[in-house]
Amino acid sequence: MLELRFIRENIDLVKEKTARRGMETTLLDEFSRVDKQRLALLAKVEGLKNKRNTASAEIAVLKRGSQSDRDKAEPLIGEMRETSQQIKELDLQLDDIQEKLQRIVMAIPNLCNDDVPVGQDESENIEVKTWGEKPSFSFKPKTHWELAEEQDIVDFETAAKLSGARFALLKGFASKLDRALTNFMLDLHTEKHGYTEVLPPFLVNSASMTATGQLPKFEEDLFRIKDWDLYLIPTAEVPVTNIHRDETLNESDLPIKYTAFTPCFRSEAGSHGRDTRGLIRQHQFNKVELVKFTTPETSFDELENLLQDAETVLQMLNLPYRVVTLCSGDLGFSATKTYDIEVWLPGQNCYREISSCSNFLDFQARRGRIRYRPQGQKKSRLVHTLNGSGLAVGRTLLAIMENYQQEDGTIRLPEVLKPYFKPRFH
RNA sequence: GGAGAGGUGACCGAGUGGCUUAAGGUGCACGCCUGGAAAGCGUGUGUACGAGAGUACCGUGAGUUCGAAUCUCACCCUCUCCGCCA
Repeated sequence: MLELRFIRENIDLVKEKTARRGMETTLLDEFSRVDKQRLALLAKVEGLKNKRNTASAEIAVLKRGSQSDRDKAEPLIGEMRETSQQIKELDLQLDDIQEKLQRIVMAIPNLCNDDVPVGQDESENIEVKTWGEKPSFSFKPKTHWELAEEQDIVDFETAAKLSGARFALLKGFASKLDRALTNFMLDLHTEKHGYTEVLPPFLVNSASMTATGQLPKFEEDLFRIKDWDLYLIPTAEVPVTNIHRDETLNESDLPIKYTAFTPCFRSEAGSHGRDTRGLIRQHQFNKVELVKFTTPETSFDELENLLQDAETVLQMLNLPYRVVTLCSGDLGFSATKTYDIEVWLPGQNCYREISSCSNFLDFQARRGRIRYRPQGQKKSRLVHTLNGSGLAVGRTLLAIMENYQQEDGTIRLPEVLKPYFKPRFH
């Protein structure tokens, strides 16, 4: 959420930046109209409340006085009875307008950073670096779903029986590899990169979903629990960022860095027919997430570090990848800048997203009231929040399958995973 | 699910209708003291909206009242005991 006053005073800038994302700006014209209404009504109600408060104090004094003073209070009380009634009616109108304004402000995306390339969709993302050498094969490399079937390590049909399309049942090698990858990533981030490991709830309430920006605009992307104010998390970003909702942190504690393993649940509404084969796009997948709380001064440096922490996982697994900066049209609603890491998939002969690292500035912090107190100052400020995948475990798994495949269809184990894997057991 | 206790500022904690403008403490900031620090002493310290005057905020929402942290109702959460349960 952007600051109300900021939008008011920089309406043209907000419009221009919203347009850069390829979004409609009629919402911002409506903002100006409703905002003016609200301020006018607010002035009116507050005037009446001031009158009531002043009179209440007078009544209090009179009531403590002589009999004649007490009598004098009566007409004043009568007058206030009417004033109170007016206040009640105007407050109702104000609630209505405020709700309207809230809906508008919650639907305005974050401002994209000035170094974000302008573009319409993912085809205009800018490659900033590549790493590693694409493996060469003496045979035609297979897709991971071909390998999965041959080796009998992922069973999509049974998963469809259990749950439906876009679910997978990992078996033997694949399920053990998933678990090994998770442990490897968590150990790396906690032992080498200084993150604190947390294991959060996988169901969160609407207040949490609102703070990080999934609600109210993107409800159709979420799975909701019937008759409960609970949603399945689409990413650990939601519970982990909300750890400090409604809190004031000490500057000396920043940056705060968490890493969390969770399953992620996404409805994938609007992506019918896309990536229907294999493990790429599932309703449920595992992910190790990185989340940071920083001061405003350091958030962009911390974004670079976060990206580096995620890249390290791929480097240690020796998986080739590239990093792209998302263009304005492909940028998420709450983010000001995002790097995607895309891993090389030889079976499909393309790069696919395996991590997304974003700086949200104070956009989420304002929604969630996450502040910190600067050293030596009495006024608190909003923190900046960042997060990134470190990494999406399911996609790492399929990347290993495709990159480490051998001619006979078996899959070699990356060196760094050996301590995490006991291959003699199925 | 049943019974009970509770939810107040960054934190702890007092407060049962109007001098509450939320006591007191901790923490934090500034000053005094000190060679420097600690301790001690003094002063100051919430958030949001608003140009400002001001208004709102004591778990959430409704209600009673001229006036609610305080009274009423509903709900949420935490703790203790009982029941059930991995």
